[in-house]
Amino acid sequence: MARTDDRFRSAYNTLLDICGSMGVGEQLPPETALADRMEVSRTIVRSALQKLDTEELIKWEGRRKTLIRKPEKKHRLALAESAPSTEELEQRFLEWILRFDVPAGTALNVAQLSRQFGVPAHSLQEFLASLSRFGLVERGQKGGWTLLGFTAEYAIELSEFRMVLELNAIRQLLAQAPDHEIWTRLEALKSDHEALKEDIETRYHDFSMLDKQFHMTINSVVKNRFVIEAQKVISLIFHYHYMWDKTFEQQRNAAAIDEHLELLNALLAKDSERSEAAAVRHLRTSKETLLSSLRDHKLV
Amino acid sequence: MARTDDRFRSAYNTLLDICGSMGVGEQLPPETALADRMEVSRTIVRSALQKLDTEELIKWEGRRKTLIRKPEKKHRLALAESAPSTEELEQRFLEWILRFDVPAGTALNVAQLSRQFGVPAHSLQEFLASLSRFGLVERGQKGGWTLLGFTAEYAIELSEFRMVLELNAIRQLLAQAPDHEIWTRLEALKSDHEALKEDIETRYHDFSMLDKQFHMTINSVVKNRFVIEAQKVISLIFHYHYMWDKTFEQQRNAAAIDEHLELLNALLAKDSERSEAAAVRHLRTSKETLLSSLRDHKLV
DNA sequence: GGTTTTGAATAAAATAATTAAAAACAATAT
DNA sequence: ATATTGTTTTTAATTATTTTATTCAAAACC
Repeated sequence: MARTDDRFRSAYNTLLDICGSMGVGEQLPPETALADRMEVSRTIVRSALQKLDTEELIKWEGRRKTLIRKPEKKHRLALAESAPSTEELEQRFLEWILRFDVPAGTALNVAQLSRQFGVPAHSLQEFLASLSRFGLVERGQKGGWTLLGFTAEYAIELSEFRMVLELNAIRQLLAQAPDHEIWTRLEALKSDHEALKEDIETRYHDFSMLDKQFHMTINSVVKNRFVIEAQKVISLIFHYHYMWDKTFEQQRNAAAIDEHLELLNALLAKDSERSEAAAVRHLRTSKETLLSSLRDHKLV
Repeated sequence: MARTDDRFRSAYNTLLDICGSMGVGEQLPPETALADRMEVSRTIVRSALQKLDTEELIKWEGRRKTLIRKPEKKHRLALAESAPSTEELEQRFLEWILRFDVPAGTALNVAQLSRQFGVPAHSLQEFLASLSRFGLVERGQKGGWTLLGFTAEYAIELSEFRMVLELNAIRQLLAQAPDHEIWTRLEALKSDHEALKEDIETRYHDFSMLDKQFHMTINSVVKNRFVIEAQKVISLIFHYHYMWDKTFEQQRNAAAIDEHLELLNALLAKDSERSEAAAVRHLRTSKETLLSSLRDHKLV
């Protein structure tokens, strides 16, 4: 067999639904209409009609497609569950690298990984190709793929890149008009932080989510596809590290909240110098946390 | 047939060379040594030896591989010319988009493009996947690929991204020690610019190369894989536009040289404010040039 | 006669199958 | 005991095959 007929199967099922909503003896719409409605090509419509004909649910003669009897549950075709999306794959892949501390230089086995992640080898290949743009993997000379990161150097460079992008975001943010929605969002973030600070001893786990939201909000003012794409990976990696680095989590998060609040206050006061200083301070802490979590993990 | 035996063929030819440098009756080195020397696996060495044996160039019994007679020209295997590298493919692809002004939203046909560029469909697929990270192409819902850029919006965002990265580079550059090699390189660039300015009326075509060198030098102080990767695409796109936008080329280049010199002088004077201002001015001009060339081209 | 619909042929994309190459392992000769 | 070879297993690149999409001409309907 070559490609799957998932598309045909799901189309056939929706065609059964269409038949079900019609009366016996009625005519089915033309092929083109069905194709448009079901968002598939006419080829699929035709093969589905053929099957309906052989199942004796319709009588198909030329352009006359008459419903003979209503379809029942048994007529439906079973669907294979769809493979994870690219984003899911990305998450799973990065989680695998970070969680199992896969060392730099590891040869990646497309066949095995595709089984592991439950995606066609094809998709994984494409995914690795796209990751190669972030310097996380590389094509080997003798074929195959090699994992380059995740090293301390990678983390440093990622942090620096993050700093460049985020300082730019802050400069752009401060240039927004006073009636821009960003200001109300920052106010909301501020109260969220203050609330969490109150209950830090019990709810310190919630910080991870808040941190992600915080950085996303700040970066949301930058409407640039390159920056957005880069931020996606940055956030993913930093986020995952937060997830499983549990050393001094409470103190670390308490300190981070203060740093966030400092930046939020500076931003709301529209004090650009203080904002930049606060951002630099926080991003440096973040980088150190990332690095130390890497070191700790390497010792395990 | 499955994969090509190019690897075998070229290995066989180098093995012929090795035999040619030996005397008749001598023993060939062990398989592992040959494999190391030729940078292929032992499997290939063994199949090459097998062929040498059947061609009666060597006598192969156990670990005794005796050269019977010297190989001649007729024994060499013809090599298929190798497919273009990823970088070449990237260049050709971008050139194709920019040169033929392929509109945004065009469905890309992998089969046809792979023929056009003389690469396996497979490689093209991978290449498109990697380009998707730069938002230039996208996977279609019904399969296949769609070209998203190259629109004016894309150009604007690319220019802005470039501005962010290049201003960062300038800040880093100014922080370098006085004995860093960058300063002598800047001095050299300055005289190159002055020389070209003298002969601008005859040599204005040479500016394109000098521009590329100029931006590469400035960015070379940033040792960050993400920045480097991004710069590669940026430089490629800007460079190609320079290549075929011939309107007012001479005046434009003359003006750009002055902007470059202004920045170079500010940098060499280690005047950060003047440097940033000069950089912003030049990058804005660059952006306008890119945009106007896009507009002009659209009218053709 | 013109429009809509269908039939059939062609092209392309996704996946399986196939083959080349690499690596791992076991056996043998030095 | 070590170096080298023979054999087997795995992996990756490419072709082949099947499903799906598209195109174009013929036929049916108004």
